[in-house]
Amino acid sequence: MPRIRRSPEASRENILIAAESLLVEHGPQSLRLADVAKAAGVANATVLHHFGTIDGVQAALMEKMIGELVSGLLEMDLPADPKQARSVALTRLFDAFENKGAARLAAWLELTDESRRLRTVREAVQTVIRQKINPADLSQEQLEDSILISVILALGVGLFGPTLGELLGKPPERARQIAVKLLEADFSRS
Amino acid sequence: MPRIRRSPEASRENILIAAESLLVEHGPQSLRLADVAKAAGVANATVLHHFGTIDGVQAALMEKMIGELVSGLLEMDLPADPKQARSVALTRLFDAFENKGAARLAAWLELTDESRRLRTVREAVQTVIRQKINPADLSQEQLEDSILISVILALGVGLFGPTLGELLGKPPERARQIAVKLLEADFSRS
DNA sequence: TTCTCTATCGACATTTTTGTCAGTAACGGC
DNA sequence: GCCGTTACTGACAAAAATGTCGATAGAGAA
Repeated sequence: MPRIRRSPEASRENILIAAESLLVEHGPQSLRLADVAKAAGVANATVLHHFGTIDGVQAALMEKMIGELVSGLLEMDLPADPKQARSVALTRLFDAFENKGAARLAAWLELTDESRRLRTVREAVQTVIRQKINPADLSQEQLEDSILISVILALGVGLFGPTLGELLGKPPERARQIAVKLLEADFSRS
Repeated sequence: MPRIRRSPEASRENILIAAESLLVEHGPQSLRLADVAKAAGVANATVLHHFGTIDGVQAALMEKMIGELVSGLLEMDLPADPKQARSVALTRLFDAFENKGAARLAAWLELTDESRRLRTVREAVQTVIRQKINPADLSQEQLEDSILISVILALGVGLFGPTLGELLGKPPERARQIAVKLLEADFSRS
């Protein structure tokens, strides 16, 4: 069969995409060299050629997923009307964490002592809340508390929402709806 | 050196305790046969004698941790005064998830497609909320929503609270305090 | 076309991890 | 004390996972 030859960038991307779907579908334990290579449709040696070691693949995958999550947060476009913007922004915030990958990524980082990498995510949320939700009626302390609880809730919903919802016989998006309502109430109290 | 001979139950317990601390301190990846055996102070073969395979150890550990989490939830004793009980119960709920192990366990289950095991945890929380917090003023639907969001928030705080709090320069218990306040407001709204 | 560069690969070597087994030793029962 | 049971172990075997290396084959440049 003819050999596919990609640019280094395209090849790395191809491998990382395969690795990501493995991570999301089967968990971090599934990020084994042979599995990643097979999923990417290349030889083991090809993976190592681009990333050095299997740990290099994992580190690069963390970088990539965090980067995409952060830019997704920062680039969300919102209605001009400030009143609508707050509600829409909160929904979008949860949407960003709702794709199975993002919250699983965060859990993976936490379980592997890589949680310091969450800093950039937290900063992105901070930016979104400051600029888009713009709660001028909150004190600095209240604002920080709201940011903290927003991230935690978003991550919790993304990671556990579908599962726990199902255990209670609820549709998978139910948890997000409740969480958004809860935060809206929190941001409005003053 | 003299060989230590325990009852099968004591020996299993000894090994599982060692495995649990490995899980909590270094993540699921650290649950390797040699590491578990070393931490427990026994030979590899001894671990296998009691659990068959290393997967058997992991499964038994899940059982044990879930069991302890559930019984901890069910056995919490609360003040008789119903008004105090609600607030205290919510605090205790978060305490139960705050020891690093419980929330990490849940994340581990989620990442390894073992999340159906969370059913018993969810049921325990359900019981606590029904019996101890007893929100007679809420409809069935509202009650279920509150249970759902309580578990998610508790898990999120247990897993991400300390890390994210630190990233914001807050003390590690801050996230729990905010979360409790948020839920109290939710349970009180009517 | 011919050349150079290097992404790709199969085969192999190394390391890590898991599992097997026969023998040893602690404990309870007699 | 003797004996049977079995928890325990070290040494070894097997399997799985990672990593190395020389050869090959696409793709663009000259």
